[in-house]
Amino acid sequence: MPTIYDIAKAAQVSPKTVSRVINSDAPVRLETRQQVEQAMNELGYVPSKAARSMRSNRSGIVGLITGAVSQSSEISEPHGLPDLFIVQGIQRVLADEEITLMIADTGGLAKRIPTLINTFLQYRVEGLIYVADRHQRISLPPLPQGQQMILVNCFDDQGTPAIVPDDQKGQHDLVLSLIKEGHRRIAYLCLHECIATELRITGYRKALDAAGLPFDLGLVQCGDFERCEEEPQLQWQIIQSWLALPDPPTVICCGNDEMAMRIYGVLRTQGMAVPEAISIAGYDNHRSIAETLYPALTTMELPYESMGVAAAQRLVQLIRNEPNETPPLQRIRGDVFWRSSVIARP
Amino acid sequence: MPTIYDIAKAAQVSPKTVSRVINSDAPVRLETRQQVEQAMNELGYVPSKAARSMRSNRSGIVGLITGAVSQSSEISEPHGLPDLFIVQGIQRVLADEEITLMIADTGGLAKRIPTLINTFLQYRVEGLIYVADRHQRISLPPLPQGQQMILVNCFDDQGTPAIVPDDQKGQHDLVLSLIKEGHRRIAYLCLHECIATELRITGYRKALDAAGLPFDLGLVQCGDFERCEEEPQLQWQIIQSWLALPDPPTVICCGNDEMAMRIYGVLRTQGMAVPEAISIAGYDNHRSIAETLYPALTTMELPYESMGVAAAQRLVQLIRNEPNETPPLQRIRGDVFWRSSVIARP
DNA sequence: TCATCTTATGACACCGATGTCATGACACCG
DNA sequence: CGGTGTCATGACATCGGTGTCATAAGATGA
Repeated sequence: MPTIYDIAKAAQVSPKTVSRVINSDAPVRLETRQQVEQAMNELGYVPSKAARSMRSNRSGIVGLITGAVSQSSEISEPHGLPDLFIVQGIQRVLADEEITLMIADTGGLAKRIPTLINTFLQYRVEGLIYVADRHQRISLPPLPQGQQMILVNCFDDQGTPAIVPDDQKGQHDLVLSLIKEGHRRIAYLCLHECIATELRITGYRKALDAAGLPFDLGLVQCGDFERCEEEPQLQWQIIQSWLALPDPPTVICCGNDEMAMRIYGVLRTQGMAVPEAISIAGYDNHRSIAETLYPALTTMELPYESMGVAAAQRLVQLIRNEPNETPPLQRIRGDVFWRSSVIARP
Repeated sequence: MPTIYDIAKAAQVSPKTVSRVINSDAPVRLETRQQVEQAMNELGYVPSKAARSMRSNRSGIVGLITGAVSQSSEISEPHGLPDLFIVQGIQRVLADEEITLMIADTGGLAKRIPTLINTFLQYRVEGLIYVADRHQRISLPPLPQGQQMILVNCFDDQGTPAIVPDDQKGQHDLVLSLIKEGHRRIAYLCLHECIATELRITGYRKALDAAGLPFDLGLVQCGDFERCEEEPQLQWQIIQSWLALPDPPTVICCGNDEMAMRIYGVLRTQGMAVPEAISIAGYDNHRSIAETLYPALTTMELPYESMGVAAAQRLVQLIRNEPNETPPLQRIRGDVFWRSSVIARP
């Protein structure tokens, strides 16, 4: 692989002049420039980032730590929307900024994180992004002085800048949409206990309050049985108990789109049609499920891509030392995606 | 960030001795080593990959080009199994080899590939991996002399080492399993015309041949209507025509698990139970669908993770200049995943 | 006409590691 | 006891670029 010295010799100029042509950071005579460019083309010159970043002290690399890549392989946890979509958003912003993204994977093992961070530090990354697989509180080992970091889909106690989904507003908006379509009795088959669930139940409740509807504790049940064999039966028992009420729900909100998909199956087995017999709403807008299900699923978007974009923008600001008014914890809102699994009620 | 010179000064040794401690490539007196290690800990030393790789001419980086990360964002093509699983397998192997993986994304635009390759060359990657989103023939721009590359899920005319799924064997094995369970009339609702479809139909046919069953052209239909609105109706027409046959199929093989999921919906709408009324099989073993569907889906694995592993191992061999007997095109086999969407026939 | 400024270029050191070679201190052996 | 080999360490050059400063040629102005 040729170096600027080779180019310099071929173009009969000094290495420094070649450098100037590459970076256009000082005037170069047109004729000289052309000679250099010709030499570069002929020899197939590719600058060495290693040499460059060593001298200029700027690597142009941002490191990203996630479990996304290996998430659903061996550990068969209930997998919601793949956090890969977050990476998408990040990637898009950083590509525009000419920053290279290095992705490391925990493989689901938190203890690997320090090693991964160390690898990134060896490359002198200009910033770090930690992406969690679900909205949670975390605690990461301390970083060297001056090392920038952004948390995505999680937050810590140290006030590290963090981007999280606005779960409360999300469920709130979804329920409000259902109410607008005439639903008055809205059941909620939520996920297991976690931060998202807590926030979403609050949102659910506030939406009912705002519409002057009573909050019926019985209509909120955990429908997440970790995919055990009896899950369909257990879920059906809950739904059956709701249907037996004097004033049964007309729509069921599910904790995520995957759960909604399974509920479709349960209802079908029992001969109930969606949405004619009962409407179903999901959460996540996991498109490969929501759009593929038949009928297509009405759901609340978990704005992973927007979160990624926000995180990358924020990090770029930090790297550039731009002033920044945003509070440490930034909540990102999603939209309701209205599809055919919910029908309007008179 | 401290350098070996800082460490050397603190430990009162020469920089070269510090280097020896770091790399343990020459004997160092225990006492000296401890002094150096103490200095490194106190100052928080992290070696610079840039400097190291410049001197040693080995970057320790492999570049991967894919559309995986952004694939399903704007371009809403029929999305099968996410090629991310390939990346998983690659990542796992490379992590063990202490090689850092750099991932670049085409965002679905092939014309970005040369730019991405150039970025990788700037980092002096030791190898390149190109991952396609579906089994296809491709043609990439030429690389500099001596630059190693592996193709995954695709192949070219230049004999570049390539790893592809064994689609023919896959469909063959799936159909053979169905036959073993007593099915004699096996319908195949395949994907649109492509390399995978062609190979799979061959496999389907050979399995029938091997079992001495007749090949009925009418039982093979394209069921992929690109998610247009009329898709369910069109699919139902095909199924209906099969059911009207004097000897109707007892099982339908679908082109992929997503199609199977939609067929579940179509059948449900028509009041047909899976698997009691008719059995369904998928392809891909897209676990977040196959395991979540109710009843869980019998399907043929598209061995993306194994392909990733094979690709990475092959590349490591090439990088290490190890002798290699494998033919350029390597076909990877998957397993049948037997779940409850297919019942045995007497 | 000479001082001053701008343009275009080169010489040289330096970023942070490692490869090569030299050297001093011992141990071992005949 | 001197020659040889091993151990432990340091001096110095080098990888491929860029930052700093110097300098020659030509333009500008008083």
